[in-house]
Amino acid sequence: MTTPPLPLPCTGARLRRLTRRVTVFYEQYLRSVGLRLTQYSLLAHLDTTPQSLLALAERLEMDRTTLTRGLKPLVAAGWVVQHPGRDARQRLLSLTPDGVAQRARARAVWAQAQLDLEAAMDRSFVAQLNHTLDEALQRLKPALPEDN
Amino acid sequence: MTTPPLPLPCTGARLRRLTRRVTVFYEQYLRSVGLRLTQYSLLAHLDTTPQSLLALAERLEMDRTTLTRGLKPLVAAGWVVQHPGRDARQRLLSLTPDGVAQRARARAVWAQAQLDLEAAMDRSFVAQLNHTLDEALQRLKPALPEDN
DNA sequence: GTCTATAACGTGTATATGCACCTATTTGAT
DNA sequence: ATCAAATAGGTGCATATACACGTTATAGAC
Repeated sequence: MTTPPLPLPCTGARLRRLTRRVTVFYEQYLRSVGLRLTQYSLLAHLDTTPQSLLALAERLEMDRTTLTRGLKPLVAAGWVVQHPGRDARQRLLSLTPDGVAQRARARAVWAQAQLDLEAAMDRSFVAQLNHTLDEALQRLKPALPEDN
Repeated sequence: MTTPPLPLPCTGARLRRLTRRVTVFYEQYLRSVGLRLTQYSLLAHLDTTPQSLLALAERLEMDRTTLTRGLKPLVAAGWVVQHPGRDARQRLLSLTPDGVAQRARARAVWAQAQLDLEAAMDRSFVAQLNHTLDEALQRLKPALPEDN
């Protein structure tokens, strides 16, 4: 009774579909530390060294405003703090000691998820997938709107 | 003391990152017909022949509840209608005449976006990317929770 | 030193996503 | 025919995502 998924000519739909499923896969693991995949990604890119919102957004290639909201649960959990910088417009972000501990816990769980993903999909295939995704992003960049 | 936050070899983060950017690319075009990429995908998978929510969810490999909400704007716009089926539990979905017309308009715009994407990233590379994404999904499926 | 253009953020709005939980209907065993 | 199990679907909740618009503060021109 299950209709096989249609072969999509749309690269965007393909990406969204795979991303949905892969996210579900990782989050099966990350649930044990109370994190979503994006939240883990934020923690992994934060440190005790303060860093501005915009700088973080650029490193993650995420929209600034997505970050503003995505950080809220992490701040509420006491893992991240925001302080004003010399430039009073900036909100410098850094990990608290609890945040460092949570990042360490999360890293271990993430590592197991990544290992299991590579076991399920074949290690060399995942390496090739990673490379293809990076290459795609590089090729796409010139066609994207300037992120001002 | 603190580990420098280097980009991690996380396949999930890579996928989410590329998906974000590719979605932005497509939606630059789809804005002209008032559609998001996911909404276009829904329209493209609907027809005048009625189809149950669950059947559509399986074809798109989307969560059932995501679809419930994603269809609302399309229904509100008068492009999609829901009728009860012989099985009174089902909500059969089909396109209205306006929906068929909108789908046609959207297809033309999408096709231009896809062409431009292939021009920007190289046609053969996009073909390889599409294949890799499909292959990844196939390999991942056995490791995913049963979608009951 | 003032004034304005720019830069760094936040908020409002609309959709996207999936899990937990709930309701209504149908099926299947007795 | 009856009732429990299974099925189709919805709702509450918590993020994820990005664009338009507004606010505050710094920087550059004069």
